Order: sequence, then C-alpha cells, then structure tokens
Amino acid sequence: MVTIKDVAQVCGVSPSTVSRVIADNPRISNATKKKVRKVMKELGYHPNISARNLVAKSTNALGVIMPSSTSKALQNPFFPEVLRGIGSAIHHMKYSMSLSTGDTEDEIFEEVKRMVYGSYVDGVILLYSRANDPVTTFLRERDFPFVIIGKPYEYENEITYVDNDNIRAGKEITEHLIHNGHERIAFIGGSTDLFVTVDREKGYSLALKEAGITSNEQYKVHTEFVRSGGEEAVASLFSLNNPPTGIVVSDDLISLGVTNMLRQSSYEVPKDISLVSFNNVYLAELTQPPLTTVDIQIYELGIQSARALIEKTMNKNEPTKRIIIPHKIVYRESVGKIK
Amino acid sequence: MVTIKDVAQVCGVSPSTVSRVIADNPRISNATKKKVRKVMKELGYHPNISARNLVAKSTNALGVIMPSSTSKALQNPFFPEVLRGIGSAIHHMKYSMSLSTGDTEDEIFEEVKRMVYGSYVDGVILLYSRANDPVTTFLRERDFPFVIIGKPYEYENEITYVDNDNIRAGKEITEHLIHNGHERIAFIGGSTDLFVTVDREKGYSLALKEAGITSNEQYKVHTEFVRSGGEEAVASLFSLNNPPTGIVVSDDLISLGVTNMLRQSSYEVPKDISLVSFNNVYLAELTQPPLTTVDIQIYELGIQSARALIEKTMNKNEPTKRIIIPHKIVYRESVGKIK
DNA sequence: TTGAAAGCGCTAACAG
DNA sequence: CTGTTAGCGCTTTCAA
Repeated sequence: MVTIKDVAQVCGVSPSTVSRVIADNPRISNATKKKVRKVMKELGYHPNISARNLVAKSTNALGVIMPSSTSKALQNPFFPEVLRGIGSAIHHMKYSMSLSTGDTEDEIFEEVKRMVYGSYVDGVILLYSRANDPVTTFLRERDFPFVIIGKPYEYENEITYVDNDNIRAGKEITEHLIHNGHERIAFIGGSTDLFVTVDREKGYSLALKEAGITSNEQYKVHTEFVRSGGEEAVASLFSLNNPPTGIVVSDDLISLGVTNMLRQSSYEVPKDISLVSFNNVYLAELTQPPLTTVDIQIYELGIQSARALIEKTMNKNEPTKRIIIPHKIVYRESVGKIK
Repeated sequence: MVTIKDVAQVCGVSPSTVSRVIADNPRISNATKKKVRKVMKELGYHPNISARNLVAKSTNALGVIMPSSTSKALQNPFFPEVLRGIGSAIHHMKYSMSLSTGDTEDEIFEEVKRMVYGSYVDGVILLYSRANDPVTTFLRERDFPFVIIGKPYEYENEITYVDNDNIRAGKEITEHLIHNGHERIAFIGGSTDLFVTVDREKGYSLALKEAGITSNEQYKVHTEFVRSGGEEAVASLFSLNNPPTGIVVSDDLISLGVTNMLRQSSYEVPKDISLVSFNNVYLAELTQPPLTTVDIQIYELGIQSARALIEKTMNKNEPTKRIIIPHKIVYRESVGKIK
C-alpha cells in the first residue's frame, strides 16, 4: 500500500505538505501541488479512510436502518427506491452508506448500537417509524444525529423527519373518487401501527366529512400486507347491504392483492368498483387496469433525508426540521364514473 | 469519548491488557478480565472501529453493489430480499455492509474504486453480472476479493459466484407445462444481456427438445421489464396461426405484466393459457391466479454470497468456488391441463 | 509556503 | 500473566 510518506519522499517534500495538497490547502504553492498530484497519480496513491477517520473523528458515512423484516413488507418496492435516493445524495456528497437489515427488533437495535458506539457512522436514517421504538429512544437520548423517513410517533418537534403530507394526499385522492360520483367509499389500510396508514385514513375521513358523506365504520378495513385474513376482510366489505363503489387503498402493493380478490369475486375494476391507492411504485402501472395512485416521490424522500442528515452531522445544532415532499396524483384507469 | 486508556487507568492496568481483554486473549487471568469488563461497562466503553481498522488493515465490512438503476429493474423485490440475506449473514459474523447504488455505470465504477482504494471494505458482492463490466475487470485485475450473485460472463473458473442452476430450473418448469399436455409453449424473457435470461431460456429449449417438440423461433420473445414494447411483443405472440397454450416467463415481475396484457386481450389464466415463471417473490402469490413459479431462494443466495466472500477475505487463497443454490417449484394455480 | 512533531485509539511484538 | 514501546496512516498545531 502506498502511503502519504511514500509520496512525500518521492516528491522531496514532507508528509504534511502532501496532506495539505490532498485537502487542497490554499497555502501550498501551485507548483508543489502540481508536482505532488503528479506523483500521487504515478504511484497510485489513495488516502486511507480509516486513518483519516481516526483523526477526523468522523466517518462520512450514514447508517440506514430498514424495518424489521419478519413480515414480508420489506419486499415492497418502496425500499429499493428510497435506497436509490439516499444513494444518489450520498454519492454526490462523497459519503458512504452502511445498511442494516435486521430480522428482529433486537437485531436491529444491536446493529444500531454497533454503528453508533463503534463510530461506524456520523448519522442514521430510519426507514420506519414505530411506537415505542427503542432505537429512536436510544438515538434521541444520546443526541446522535438521525432523521426519520415518515412521521415520528413522539417528540415530533424534536426530530428531523422527511415525509409526505399524507393527510392531504388521502383527502385529495378520496375527493377524486367523490368528484367521480362515488359516495360509498371504503378504506383498506395496512397496520394501524404505522403512521402512514393512520394519516392517509384521516385524509380519507376528512374528504368524506367535507363532502357531507357520513362515514361508515364498516367501510374501514385493516389488513396485513400478507394474504392471510385480507381476503375475508375484503369479502366482508362486499357482503354489506350497501357495498362500496370505490375503495381507497393505503399502498399499491395492497392494491394488487385487493384487485385480485375483487377479480375472484367477479368484480371488475373500474366498471363495478373503483380503486385508488398510494406510492406509485412500478407495479402500479403493470396491473390491469393500471392504478390511479398518489405519487409520493419515494426517490426524493431518500435524497432529502440524506441531505438533511448530512447537514445535521456537519453542524450539530442545525435546527430540527420537518421536510414535506409534495405528492401528485397520477391518473390512470382504475377509476370509473358513477351514474 | 472513553478510550482504552481511560479504562486502563481506572483499572490500574496497562492499555494493552485492556486490549487483550477485548480480544479475549487466553493469557489474561480471569480476575483481571472480570475487573476490566466491569469497568468497561461502567464507563460505557466501546472500541473505536477506525483505530482498530487502521492497525488491523481490514474493516470487517463488505461492499454490496446494485446494478445500474437507469432501468426500473431495481424495483424488483429481488433486491430487498438478497439484501436481507446478506444482512443476516453479515450480522452474525459481526461484519457491516456498505451499499452502493449508482445511477450510471460510471457512478457505480467510481463508488467501487472508492471502496477498494480507500479500504472501505474487505470485499465486494456484485448483485449483477454483465458483459464487459469494467467493475469486474477492475476487481479481477487488482485481485480484490469479490463474489458475484449470478453467473460471470468471463473467467467463470476464476471467479467465485453464487447462482441457481437456471438451466435446470428452466427445464423443469417447462417440463411441468409439458406434463400438463402443453406442446405450444412460448418463452418471454428480459434482456438477453443477463445470463439468467439466457440460462432459463436454454433450459426451456432443452425441455422442448427432449420432449421431441420442435422449437419455434416465433415463440421466443424478449422484452424489457418496462411496459413499453412489451405489449406488442406479447400481442404478436397471439396473432400467430398457432398461438401458444403455455408461457414460460423469466421473472415474476414480467409475469405480472404478461398476465395483464393477457387479460386485456381477454385471455384467461389458466383456462385459455398457462403461465409459469421464476423467483417466487411475494407478488407471485398476490396475483390472480397465484403463479406457479420457481422458488430460487433469494434470501439464501444472499446469505451464501456473504459467507463465501467473508471466507475469501479471511483467507486470500481460499479456492474459487461455484455455489449453486437449489431451487424448487412452487405449484399454484396458473397452470391448466390441455385436453 | 513548508517542515517537524505530536497524537488520534488501538494492537502487537518483545520483555519481563 | 502483564507492561513497555512502537507504529498503523493521516492531520494539525507550531515554528520557521
């Protein structure tokens, strides 16, 4: 391995001079800079990160924590897409990303501790937001820089987070159904442990209320991402006296499941029933019919969270921020007009 | 930050003793070990990784390289699933994972160079295999430890890789169609730049040949993951004089698209046409009907690649290996009997 | 504009 | 069984 000393020796300068050239220190003459750079290239010199990190007491790396993967939820295309966003921001800032996937809550917590205690990373991005999350508490108590993608359960004002305005998005997409003449509108969501679900449902309720439609508890269904149980829940929706004519589904992946249950019961979208959902992952245009869905700009969520976190690591008392990424509705063919 | 010296001082021993306790060196008395450990806990001591890496000249970290994300292919649930596998292996070995997503080939190459030159990682896992890949060449020429998930394009005997027996899998799944009476069987695959596609198609051809079915070039279609163009390709399949009664599709995600094109043309699966594919991602059971597909054990691909790579980094002249992960066919409802 | 020297936190001979 | 010492590769005062 070629070190700073080797370069220095060949150049006939001191190691510190070489170091300064690397940092592009303005107090080094252009002549020496040029010479040193030439030699660095010739010898194939590359700075050793560990050595640099040791003295700098910082790693220029961010930790990214995936949610517990006990459920199949991780197969949601949401994740590769945020990772891409984070990756892009990180690349441009010359940072690196340390990824942690953990099967259980404990495993995740362990990994975070390793990252933080071992000074593996300068900050952490949480790809989930859960109630009573030991990780969040840990990070908060240590005052270790972190951001959440999604809305924090507690201490909302003390935690920097990047999210969509899910209430508004939920409202708007429901209104789209209303504008198309729908009045009997159901909501199918994932676990209520997740804030996204809750917020999107809030928006749904709000839209109904504003439109003067009385909401119907029987129209609200919560199901896991996985098949099991989901079918019955949806089936029950259609055994009602007044089955819905439109459904707001909280996630494209769930929509896929719903579409198919519908088809099994010989309901046709959008003729018999209209469907709208959220995320606009690649799948949404692959289904038949393609889904009208809220594009939440997943990639951008990734970029912004990484940027916000990097700012925080560079300046410990950067103020807490709440960054809301705009959404937009993508109109496709899953919605029909009533009457 | 509490260092080894602090612990040493409080314990009244030398730093090296503390270091040895950390390494659980057998030549330290149990008494001191106990005392030192107690103090470490009390002071909240955690070893500094950068310092350790500097002297150890190794980082206990693996780099993971995603394919270029210009195409939407990255949204394939395949990726979160391999990452989980890798993450699991890595966690148990107390390694960490540095993830690189790059938009362009150049960006990817840059990141790999950073990882390798900067000694960020001890080895690299490539989540793709492409012809004329500068990254592969770079790694090979430097003799830097790496493994490929998939089959290398060149130097197959010199590169450790983890893959399925895609030819056999392709053969078996095609035979399943044949056993159900199908003779006019088509193949729809992704880009032929990918070895997976090629191998699975080989298996398909082989099965036909063994069954004495003459293969038909018109039955072979290649389409990108993305919608565009895919529809026409499939449509052309059904404008033939003798349209197929069964289709082997090289990826569950493509299957999803195909199913929907089929439905658009009022073909019903499995009544009018049978469909089989590969990967068994979560989606495969969410479609209507659920897909008969080859489970390639993505998670296991991840685990094994990480393990193989770690072995390699620990022992530079660990022999080159080819690790084949067994597949199994998951029978669901997308296949019908002919006659 | 450059060099000398100290030190980041840890490990590993070597010595005892 | 434990301490002393040197050094990993880099940055950064301080001095010139």
